[in-house]
Amino acid sequence: MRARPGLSRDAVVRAAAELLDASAGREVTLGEIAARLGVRAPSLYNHIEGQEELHRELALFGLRELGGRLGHAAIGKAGDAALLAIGEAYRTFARERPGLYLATLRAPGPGEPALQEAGEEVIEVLRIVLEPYTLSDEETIHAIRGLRSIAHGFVSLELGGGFGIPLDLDESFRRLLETFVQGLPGYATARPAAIATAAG
Amino acid sequence: MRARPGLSRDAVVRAAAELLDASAGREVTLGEIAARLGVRAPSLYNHIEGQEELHRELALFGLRELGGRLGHAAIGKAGDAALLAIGEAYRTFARERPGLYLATLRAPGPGEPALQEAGEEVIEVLRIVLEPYTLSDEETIHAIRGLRSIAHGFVSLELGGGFGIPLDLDESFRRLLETFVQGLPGYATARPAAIATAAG
DNA sequence: TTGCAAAACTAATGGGATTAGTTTATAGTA
DNA sequence: TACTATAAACTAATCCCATTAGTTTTGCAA
Repeated sequence: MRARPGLSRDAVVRAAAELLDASAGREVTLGEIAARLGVRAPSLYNHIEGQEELHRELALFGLRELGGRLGHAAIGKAGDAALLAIGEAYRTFARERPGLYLATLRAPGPGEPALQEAGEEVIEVLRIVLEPYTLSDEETIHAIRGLRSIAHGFVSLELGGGFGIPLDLDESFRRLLETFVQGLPGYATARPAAIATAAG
Repeated sequence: MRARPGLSRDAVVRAAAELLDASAGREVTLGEIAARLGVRAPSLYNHIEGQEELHRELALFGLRELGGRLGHAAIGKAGDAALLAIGEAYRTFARERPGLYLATLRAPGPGEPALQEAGEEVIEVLRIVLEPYTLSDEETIHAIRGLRSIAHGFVSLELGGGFGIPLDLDESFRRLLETFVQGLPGYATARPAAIATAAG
């Protein structure tokens, strides 16, 4: 009973993401997305319900891509090396797909389980890589928050043009990450040191 | 020769900032700003040239407020204590004035010297507070970038609802800041250690 | 072939930013 | 006190964009 394959939700989302990447943070209109797909704006509504759903789908698409890249970056690595690799992969993703990256920042609502799950997937990669540091559950959460803050903060300022001075950004980021991972054992100091030592 | 005092550019900017703060990251229309000021939307054009200028003025207003707060937080403090106080003041500002804070992130263009200056003012506070760490000029820039990334990244994720788990955010932020300031001496390792030691 | 349902189209609606042109109110002056 | 110049406000109109309504087209399946 199906007819006219034509477009698909996925094609619309991908086109929107590409336009966003190319538009340097500016908004992208439905008309522009439609034009790129060789179609009129109202036709998009056959595949998406509206801007809100489009943004949700973009976030989902971006988070899955990000999660995949972070997981891939940590393959065959452990400890500090894995964390540094993940940090670099995070920044590379944001630089390669700036519009899609910004779309991933949309926090998932209660009625968006797929989005929540995709976000969890990203967090899970971090959790695994943090395991060797033998942090408690709460300490791990603090550490994940720190890692996310560093990575997001740096790339957000970088993409926004917030770093005006012409000094090597790669090194700034690397130093920041290294400072964090070197301080990571400090995240465990909440426990009595004796126990931590005894377990090691 | 002046007539009808009425509104002022400043009043428009302040009204816009208050509405932004209350609107949880949503956009605010000129109609809403006008309504709060008891006026019709086109009347705003007697005081601002349009949205673009409004956003520039918001950024300027916010950056000056932020710079003032950071400077104030560091009065009578030095070293780690000053950095921690500045970090807390940064986050407090973002939480108290979320809409205005987001407006400050607009990077200044070449034709916006006032905005550049206000941004420099913020950076200058950080530069002064980093002085005791005896970093080179370049190392200081890396350190400032790190500090800004941490502060912005954390509050950005916090404001965006990106931290879903109900675990004390204050502690997460404090730990992150402490980890950074503890690692700050490491920013000087580019120089031969002997010289750094001899100077101390 | 032919029918039907999906998908595309045109036309229309509504909201927001902005502009044009008009009216009103006040500060300074006669 | 009355006048006038001018800033500031208003209404009406325009343009762009998202979205909806209603119509036409197209391709698979019977």
